[in-house]
Amino acid sequence: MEQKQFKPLDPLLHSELRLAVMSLLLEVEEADFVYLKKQTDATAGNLSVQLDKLSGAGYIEVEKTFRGKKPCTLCRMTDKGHEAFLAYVDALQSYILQANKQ
Amino acid sequence: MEQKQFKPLDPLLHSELRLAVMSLLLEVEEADFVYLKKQTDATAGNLSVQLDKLSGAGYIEVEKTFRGKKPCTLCRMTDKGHEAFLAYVDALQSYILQANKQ
DNA sequence: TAATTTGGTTTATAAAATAAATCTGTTTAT
DNA sequence: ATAAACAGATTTATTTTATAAACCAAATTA
Repeated sequence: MEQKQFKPLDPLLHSELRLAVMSLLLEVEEADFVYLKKQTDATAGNLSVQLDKLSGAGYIEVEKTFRGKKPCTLCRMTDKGHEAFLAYVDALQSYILQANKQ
Repeated sequence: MEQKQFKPLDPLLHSELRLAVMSLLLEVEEADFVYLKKQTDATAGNLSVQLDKLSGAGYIEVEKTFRGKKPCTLCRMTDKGHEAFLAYVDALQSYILQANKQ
C-alpha cells in the first residue's frame, strides 16, 4: 500500500471509535470519559481500551481526577494527535476524492 | 455509535485495502487482479481474500476469464457497491468535517 | 525436462474490536 | 448499619479481521 496513488492510513486512527473520539476532542479540546461515552454511544470497556491506545500513541493526554467524590477521567488531544489526525484526513482524500466528485 | 453525531461506518468498506479497491473500481469501471494488485501494492493472498469479501457483500462482481492462456480475474463495482461507497464517504464526513475546516 | 514465473487460493497466525465480567467506591432504600 | 443498586471505570475473554505464509496448477524459460 505504499504506492503513490493511495497514502497509508494510520491504523491507530482508522477505527470507528478512536476516530469519533479524536473528532470530538478536536471540537471541544477537553472531555471526560462520561461525555465521550455518551457522544459515541460506546460501551465503557471499549472506550477504555481505545482511550488507552490513543494515549499510548501519544495522541491524547489522560488525566485522572475527581469531580466531587466520583472519579473523572479527562482527555485532551496532544499536538502530535492533532497532526496525526490532519494527516489521516489528508490520506483519506486519496481514497475518496473521486467519490466526492460524483 | 448509532448516535446522531457520528454515522456508522460500513465495516466492509472501512478497510484500507478494500477501500483502495473500491476507489480504483470507481475510476476504471473494470479491472483485473494483476492491475489491482499493482495499484494497491497488496499481497496476492490479501487481495484475494478482500475481493472475496467485497464480492460476498455484492459490492463487486468477479468474472473469471482467460487472457490468452493465462487466467484473468476481472472485477467491477455493482450498483449496490457504488451506493455503499458513496454512503461510506458521506458517513466519513461526520468524523472529519471539523478537521477539514482547520 | 527441470526450474522459474504467473495468477491466483487456502490455511495459519497475529492483531484488533467488542462484549462480558469484574472492581472500587458512592448513593439510596430498609 | 446494612443491603441493594448505581456510577465510573478496568480487566479478561471471545469473536472478528487483517495479514502473511504456504501452497497449487498451468505456462514459460533455460
